[in-house]
Amino acid sequence: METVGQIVRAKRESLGLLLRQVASYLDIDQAILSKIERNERRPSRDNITKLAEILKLDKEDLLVQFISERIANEIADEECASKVLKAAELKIMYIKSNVVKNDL
Amino acid sequence: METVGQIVRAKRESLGLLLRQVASYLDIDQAILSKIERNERRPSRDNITKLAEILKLDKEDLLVQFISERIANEIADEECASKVLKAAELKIMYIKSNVVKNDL
DNA sequence: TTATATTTGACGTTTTGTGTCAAGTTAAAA
DNA sequence: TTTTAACTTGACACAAAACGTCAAATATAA
Repeated sequence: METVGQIVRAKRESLGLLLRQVASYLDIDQAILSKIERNERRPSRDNITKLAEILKLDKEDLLVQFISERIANEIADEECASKVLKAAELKIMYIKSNVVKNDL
Repeated sequence: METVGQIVRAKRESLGLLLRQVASYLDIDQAILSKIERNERRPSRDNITKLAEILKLDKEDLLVQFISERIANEIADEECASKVLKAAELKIMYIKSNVVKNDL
């Protein structure tokens, strides 16, 4: 299973771009990008957006990868991880239905 | 849909316990407990454990409520929240299967 | 060897999480 | 209505985590 870091590195290399070039586009130090690609640092939301742009990746896909990776790491070591996901799904449905109501 | 705070407050009152008493058991100031019950503050992991003990609530249930509440709040405003949950589930299965392998 | 690309670690700043304390509010009993 | 007990609120403190810079170390390749 590919991490965001692995996806980014693979695509960057396949496009023949250097860390320096991509990092400059993201407006961060190349050290950070190096760490992001090796999963030592988490990208920011803005990093994700810009990475999708410059690497011609689908922005939503990359975002989903990114957020789900974060959540998975947060709860993977919980006994009750799968119960948590189911409960979270219900809560989200509940929250969204309220937003709609309140928007009327 | 009941929040952890609401669950705690309801159970504490039904047991006739004061903020002061429960807070002392948790080893925190009653101001924090007051805020936890009104969702102004998140309980720590230790708070959850002790709350389950003193309020005679099921510890795992309360923990699931707590973690799923956090996750739901994190991603409820994302367009792609449901994609994120599905992806997270896959990643968690993958992580857990690796843990097993590495434990052999 | 020289040059270029990447990695690493020491460091500093900002944000977040967890808590205290004391003053303010509310509501019921005296 | 005054007093008292329970709860709420906001200012503050502190430690841990997140986020970034920079320069030196290490690869990699001409």
